[in-house]
Amino acid sequence: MSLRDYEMVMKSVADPTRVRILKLLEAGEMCGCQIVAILELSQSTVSKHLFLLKMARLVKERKEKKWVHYALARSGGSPYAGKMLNTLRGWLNDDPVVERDKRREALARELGPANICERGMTLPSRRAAACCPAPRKEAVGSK
Amino acid sequence: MSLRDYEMVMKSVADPTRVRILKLLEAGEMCGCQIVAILELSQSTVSKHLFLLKMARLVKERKEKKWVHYALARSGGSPYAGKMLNTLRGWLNDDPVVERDKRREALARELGPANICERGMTLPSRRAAACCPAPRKEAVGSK
DNA sequence: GTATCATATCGTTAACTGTCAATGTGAAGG
DNA sequence: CCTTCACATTGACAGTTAACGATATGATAC
Repeated sequence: MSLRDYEMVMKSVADPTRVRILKLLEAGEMCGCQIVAILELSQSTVSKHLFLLKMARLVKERKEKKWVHYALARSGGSPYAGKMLNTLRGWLNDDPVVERDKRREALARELGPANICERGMTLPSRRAAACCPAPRKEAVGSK
Repeated sequence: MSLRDYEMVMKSVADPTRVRILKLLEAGEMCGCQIVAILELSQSTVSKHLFLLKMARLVKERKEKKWVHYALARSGGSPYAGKMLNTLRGWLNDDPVVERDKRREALARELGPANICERGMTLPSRRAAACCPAPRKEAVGSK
């Protein structure tokens, strides 16, 4: 809880990619492969960011089966981390990038880690999901 | 109030030198030469940091005579800036560097801009001030 | 006007940071 | 035991950033 802690936390939340990750985790824990799929960054890049977030005690990890699940360090982190996590909840929710991530996140949560890893840490290109059934161009009244 | 604003504010407060400046300004406005004298950084370096702080709307400036006085943008700044300024007030107050700066700040405020500029933007080396009168090595009982 | 002086800007250098591809690691599953 | 697979680590490269000295700017004071 010195200037060192302070700096780690603030540098963490000052980086756009790390904020995107934090905003994803606001909806609950998530495994590494899901984050890679949503952000569309290389696995090594995401891994490094997660490492820095752990160092700053903004996120914590939980290993289960062959996945590592990351979650916000809602408590038990440094005072700086806790305060910033709370503050962030109210910020950037209408940012275009964050909104897009949230949309992809919904998809990723439906699929679950297993399916996403099978696909090589990617999400289905688009439309999919259960909300928009059969958006096809074919005859509409044919039922 | 987009991610651009957010990033400017957060990157500003994540930098140690800029935090030191913000902590100085918590006690009230201060001119550029005083900040240079306290931080013991080059004038150009301090000027650049002040520029970035202005861009992030964390500080505002007021010109008077031949000096520019900088102050926290307590209100009217971005929501991010306002929130972080408030939060910072409670943080880092026991940090060694910040404490040292505060001590030098007291000295700088006593002297005022004019005296500091005459000295080439430096503070008297030490002891000075009114708290420790005549710390000389000469005969003590000579009066 | 001209000089002076506080601050701003420029140009350079060194250090840091984010990204990726490639490779390492360690545990689960065969 | 040997694979496989999710994640971690390494090394290289590009872009960014903080620091400085030198110089420009622009307002005040003569």
